[in-house]
Amino acid sequence: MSYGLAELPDQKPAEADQAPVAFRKNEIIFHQGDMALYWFEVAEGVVRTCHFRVDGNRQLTGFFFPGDVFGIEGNQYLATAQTVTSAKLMRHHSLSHPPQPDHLERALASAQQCIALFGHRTAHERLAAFILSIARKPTTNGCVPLPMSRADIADHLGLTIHTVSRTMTDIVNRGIVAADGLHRLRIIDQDQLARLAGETE
Amino acid sequence: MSYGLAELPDQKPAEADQAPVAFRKNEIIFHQGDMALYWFEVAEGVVRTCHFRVDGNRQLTGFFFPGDVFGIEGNQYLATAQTVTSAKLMRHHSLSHPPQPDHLERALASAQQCIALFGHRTAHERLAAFILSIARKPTTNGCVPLPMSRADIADHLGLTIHTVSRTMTDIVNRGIVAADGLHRLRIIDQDQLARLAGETE
DNA sequence: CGAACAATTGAATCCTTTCAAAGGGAGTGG
DNA sequence: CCACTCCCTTTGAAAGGATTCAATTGTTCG
Repeated sequence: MSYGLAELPDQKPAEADQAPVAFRKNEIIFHQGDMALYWFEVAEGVVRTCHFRVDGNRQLTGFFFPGDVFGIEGNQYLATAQTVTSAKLMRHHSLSHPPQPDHLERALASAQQCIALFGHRTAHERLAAFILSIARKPTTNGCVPLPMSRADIADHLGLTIHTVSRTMTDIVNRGIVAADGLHRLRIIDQDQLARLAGETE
Repeated sequence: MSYGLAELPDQKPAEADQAPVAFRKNEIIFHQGDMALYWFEVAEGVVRTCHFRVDGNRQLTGFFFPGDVFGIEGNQYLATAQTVTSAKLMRHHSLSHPPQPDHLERALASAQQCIALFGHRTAHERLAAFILSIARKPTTNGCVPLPMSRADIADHLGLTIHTVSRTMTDIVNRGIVAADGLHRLRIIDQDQLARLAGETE
């Protein structure tokens, strides 16, 4: 089934490939099933891709931060893309401005990271790995932004919001990270976090 | 760390890209960390890719059947590739014979399928989805080949061999599939299997 | 300020893992 | 060809962890 391409605000075909396109928070960029006419590069803000399953559950197949690339897909989009925050995106025609090897590698890295998350078994491992993966984004300096909801994190890690909440509380209580409101963390003990994520020994 | 490219039997540089290369069972095709000089296409047999983690656990990031493509990676291989059965592989130079869009789509489909598996939460859902994914390979007619070990399946689905074994026994006892030895299944109730996998209703 | 939604927390249940042991197949050597 | 061994698989029982159900607290936004 196909939904037709989502509306793109400030549509200016002539310079669409040069100027970033602005999106509001929680706005849909494209729908699962749409023809993959464009691929995107995040200039500002955060984007998520959701795959909706027939049983009603959704799976978040990725979060995309500034510099990340998404929407590079063969024929039609396999997931719906939405903004997590207000965002500015570079939009490129798939045919007239196909992604360069550099972009493909970035897209590949995102997919590999998603797969790698599931190499982690327990809630602690997955959440720790998730936090570290965001902390390593080039834009992040000191603080770890978590603009997405707990439900988003849960659907990304294959857990429930309850488990995410409990696990988050636990690693805060253990002094591994510090919560700066709901949507920002500071990493206190990097080594311990890496150990939780199963990265060291 | 890099291991150097695995030995390639019957190496004939001149026609290497035309003739399939033969591998024995459980032979290593390339190592995680090697320079990604070649990409491969399965002509006969089955291949698995394993990502080894620092904690000693391994994650099987894919099984590749005839017609499937693997080893298309940016700079160096992110996982080790091994044969599950004896196999014949078409080996292509990454630079002189880069993959065509058709191949990229097949590789992408494999990655997406791996990610999709983890949208399934329970052992029953994952195993059912896994069996269905193999049953839908073009080569499969009626019977579902499971040439890989239970450990391979477990490491692919993020379960233990015990859970895989128990779950397999259960869906056999419930008459959803029939076991024809350890490494072959027949699907008895396709609808029920799809329901288990969360594909319908 | 109030309402609606999001997040946290508690208690009980269910499922998977872990620990332990037995059963079965494939391959080797006698 | 059979017996033996090794390894993979299956199965049992107990423990641990995540989910579910339920309720409270906290946050955001009109």
